[in-house]
Amino acid sequence: MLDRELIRTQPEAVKAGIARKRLDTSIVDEFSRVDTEYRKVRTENDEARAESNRFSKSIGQLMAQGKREEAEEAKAKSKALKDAATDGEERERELEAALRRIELEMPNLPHESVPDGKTEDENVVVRTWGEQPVFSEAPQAHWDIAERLSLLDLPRGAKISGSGFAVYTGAGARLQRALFTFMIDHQTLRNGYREIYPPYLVNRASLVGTGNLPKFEDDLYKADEDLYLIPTAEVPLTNLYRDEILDASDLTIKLAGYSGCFRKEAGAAGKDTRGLLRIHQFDKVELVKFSLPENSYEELESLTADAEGVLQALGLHYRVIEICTGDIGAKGSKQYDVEVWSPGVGRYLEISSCSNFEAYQSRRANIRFRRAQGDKPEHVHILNGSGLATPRLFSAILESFQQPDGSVLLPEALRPYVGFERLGG
RNA sequence: GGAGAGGUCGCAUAGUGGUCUAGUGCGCCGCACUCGAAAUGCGGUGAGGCGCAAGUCUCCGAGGGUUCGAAUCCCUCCCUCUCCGCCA
Repeated sequence: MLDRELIRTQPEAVKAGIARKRLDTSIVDEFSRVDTEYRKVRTENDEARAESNRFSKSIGQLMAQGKREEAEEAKAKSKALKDAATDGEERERELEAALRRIELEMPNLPHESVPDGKTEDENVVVRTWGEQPVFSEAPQAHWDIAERLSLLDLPRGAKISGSGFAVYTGAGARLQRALFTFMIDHQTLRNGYREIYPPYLVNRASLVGTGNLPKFEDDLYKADEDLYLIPTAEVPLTNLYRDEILDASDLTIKLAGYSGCFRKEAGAAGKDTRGLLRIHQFDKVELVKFSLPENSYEELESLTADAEGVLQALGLHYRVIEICTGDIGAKGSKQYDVEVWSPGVGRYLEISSCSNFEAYQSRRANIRFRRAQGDKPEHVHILNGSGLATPRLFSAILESFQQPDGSVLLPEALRPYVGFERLGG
């Protein structure tokens, strides 16, 4: 959600921002139309209510003074006003709901520093770390390595759940479990995040708060009337402080949570279907920050660095790209993706997406802070990023550290967690 | 799942149809007293909307209803606590 005052006073600037994202700007005009009407009706109704309240209050006093006749008169007047106001109130509720719908649909604006561009082709590589490992023979893809070493059982995953569900087996399961324990330790012990273990099912209000609803209903698994499986721990972590006013001295709040993640991937059917490239259930350590507005861009840089730190600790080559305005999506103000090199697949794969949402989510979720006693509450800036997602980390490790003898030599940092140094061989 | 109790302004409580524009205590802020502090006294102290402002409207878990008027009465739902049943 954007600041209503901003849309009212600078509609052209809002349109310009939406246009940079290559999204439909007509929603701004729609907002103005409904907002103007809403304020008019609201003011009329407020005045009618005020008048009716005045009569109502006088009734009590007149009764106390024993002026029964005058009281009856006031009663009749008040009722007439009330009846007249009923239509207006219905109209008010309709307009309020319409305004809310528009606000929830209106995209966030890109930060001025975000490079302009139409599609992902215009994203900008801002840095790379490490180098592509060199192999004497063509490196195998992780699905081949995993099958050869019995680390994954994809056919049985398809049998028990359907395509896109992975079963990790034996040493593969052990590695998988080691990965998220290692990452949680890294983010909490080294980078100072507070560990959170969240529920996997959340209510609708939480998904509206982060911006997954109403727009992305199709990608969510729904478990019950008002209960959805989380597509990422971002949802429960961000909503931890929904409808709360935080103390400025507690900011920046840094949370790290491990969770399973569930996504229908409705729009991506048939894409990246092999191995662990795109699956319906995966595991991830998510980082969420609640920041003072003036610090949020600094916090985005360090958040991205915290995500990168995991790859550095494991010695995996990666690059960081800055997402251009046309590819950034509706929610973000600025976004970096961290892409790990997957030598077997032969591509850089997104393993973390770090975003600053500014106040877009905090307005939806009503998360505010107070600078000092007596000050008006302001909306916090909220940021998040994966730190990191395990399937692509799992696959990058297999592919990057495969040995000529067919085994996989695990990075030093991981060995205490896994309990052995080599897969296979 | 069943039975009972309960959800009020940061916390604790009062309020069972009409000065409730929600009282009181604690906490917090300001002022006074003081060399300073404590104690004490006085005043203030929620959020949101509309409005240039004066002001006004909404919010007592959520939503609906009765009434001229609801924290208060009725209905539905949510949550918390106690007991029972079931259960990892």
